[in-house]
Amino acid sequence: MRIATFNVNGIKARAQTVEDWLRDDAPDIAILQEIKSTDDAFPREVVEDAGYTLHTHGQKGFNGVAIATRVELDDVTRGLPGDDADEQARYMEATAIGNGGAVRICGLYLPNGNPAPGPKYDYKLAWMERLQARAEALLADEVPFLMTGDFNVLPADIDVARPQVMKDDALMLPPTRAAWRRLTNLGLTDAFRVRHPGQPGHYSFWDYQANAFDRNHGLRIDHVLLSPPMADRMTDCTIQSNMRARDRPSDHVPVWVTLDL
DNA sequence: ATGGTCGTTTAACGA
Repeated sequence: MRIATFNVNGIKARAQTVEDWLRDDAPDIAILQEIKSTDDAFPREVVEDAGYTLHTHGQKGFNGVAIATRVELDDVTRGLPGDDADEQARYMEATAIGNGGAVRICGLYLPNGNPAPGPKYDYKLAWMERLQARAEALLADEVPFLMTGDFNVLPADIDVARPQVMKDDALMLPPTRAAWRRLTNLGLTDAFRVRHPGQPGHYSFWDYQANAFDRNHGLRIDHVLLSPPMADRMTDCTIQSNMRARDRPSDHVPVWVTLDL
């Protein structure tokens, strides 16, 4: 089973890119973030014409997540538990059944949190606490799962081209990294980093400004976290960085994980 | 130190 996460930065602007990507690279399941669209306004044909079923959790103008799948999914849910007043569309779950068993797939667009400190940063840290609570609940229920998407977290200095420039940024401030460690310390595996230990220069995002991609001034902020039984079944994890060199690219590129399922 | 670029939606705001 091949699963890809992709922050598309606006599905209307990325419609052709996403359709071509699904046709050419054919993930079993694609986890999309920042669709920046309501459910009604999502150009469904770009996904459905490529042979995928679409599940959306949209919002007007900002945020918004979706799952496109060519395998059957059960029990699709929307929203991250823990705050009924939270109206931002950032989280979905669905269960996929493979030959080797089921996996609960958690797709997420974690708040950016800038500027920090401030209310947006407080919201980010509270959101991370809720995500940890969700991971704890899945572990307690012994549900094999993965959490994937745009985490807006730089786990370590190796994940950023210029750590000094970013030192006061919400993506890498100490409380952000502490929350990431509390989450991963539950026993979750950072799929890309465990497959590519100690290798700098691998990023999933490059700013549109200042020729960041050409200079490889990037950030590794799109992640796949695996619960223990899924970590045992992971056979590959790659970043599709050549997507950033296409015409009219998203500022993020897909991250792929292959599971023996 | 500032502005540099995109997308959504139309004057900012978010990233």
